[in-house]
Amino acid sequence: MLRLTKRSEYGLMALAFMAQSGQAYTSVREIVAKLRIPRRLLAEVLKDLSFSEIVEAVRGPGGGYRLTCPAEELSLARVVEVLEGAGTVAQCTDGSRCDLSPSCTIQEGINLVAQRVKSVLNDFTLAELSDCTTPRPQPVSLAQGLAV
Amino acid sequence: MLRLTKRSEYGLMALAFMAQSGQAYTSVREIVAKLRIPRRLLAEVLKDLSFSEIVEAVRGPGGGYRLTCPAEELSLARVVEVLEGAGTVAQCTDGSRCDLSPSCTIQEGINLVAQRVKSVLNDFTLAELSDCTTPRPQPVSLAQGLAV
DNA sequence: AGAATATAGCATGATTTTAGTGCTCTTTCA
DNA sequence: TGAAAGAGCACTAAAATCATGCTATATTCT
Repeated sequence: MLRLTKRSEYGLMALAFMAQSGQAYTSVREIVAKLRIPRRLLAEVLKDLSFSEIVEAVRGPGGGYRLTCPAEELSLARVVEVLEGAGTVAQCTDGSRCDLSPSCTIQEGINLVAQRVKSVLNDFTLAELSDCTTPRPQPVSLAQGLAV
Repeated sequence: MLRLTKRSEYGLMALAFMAQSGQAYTSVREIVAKLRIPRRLLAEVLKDLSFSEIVEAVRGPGGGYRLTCPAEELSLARVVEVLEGAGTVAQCTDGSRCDLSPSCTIQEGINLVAQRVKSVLNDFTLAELSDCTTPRPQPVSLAQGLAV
């Protein structure tokens, strides 16, 4: 339906939260407490993000997750691709071929649309995503150099 | 999953097909014969498009559907909105408010993304969609003035 | 008037995706 | 060694999506 899944939404929310926590490790518990999203689901999402090295995990007391790169360098496209796979707009845009390929007259067009949508996601960074909204609760080191 | 539904896909395919048929009315039967998509589903989609006055219907022999406006003036955004409702990217972008609104820190950001995605769809016309792909089977009156 | 073509309307079933959850294991730090 | 925190594992429930059959109504042509 041209919508992100909850996985992506939760993932992005969590990442935005982590972006504000700077270098510190943030536990699932903390995130859940603040954001009020299902814990187990978030845990799964973060595990996937960890596997894809978008975040890094540390176990044990004081552990949790944190970003592996500055929020300015993490595109939504990357996050979304990890959390819901390649191929936006239509399935056939993920490289696989369409079942009705021979009769489909709009394949190329759709691919072009998909490309543009993807570039929207590519140009949008996590920094921008969290910047848009947050009342900037505490000075965040990573967001230092940004225009106000 | 940031994907269009089959309804949208089928709808766009059918519209592209109609765009090539110019002023003539095209029946569901014809479209199905060429495009090999489920008839009943297509019929429903076209009915919706007819209700929204994107196409006009004529019953009886020689009847069918045809575009109510030139393909150059029909944006994908309009079609998609009719076929799968407003609010791309996330549900909360359709004007309704989010369940986790207070805790959601990325609302504004997501809305911005949605806006950009929507403008991609807005800028993409049916004419472009079918132009990208089709080997231009027959000269279509509506497509006359376009660059080659 | 009647036959043929075509859309309109209606309800339902099957499949797929998505969302959500419980419990145990392993790692790490104090 | 105990508490904190992620890792792994399998399943259930709900929602969205896809698909389909049949009948009714409108229109055109003969």
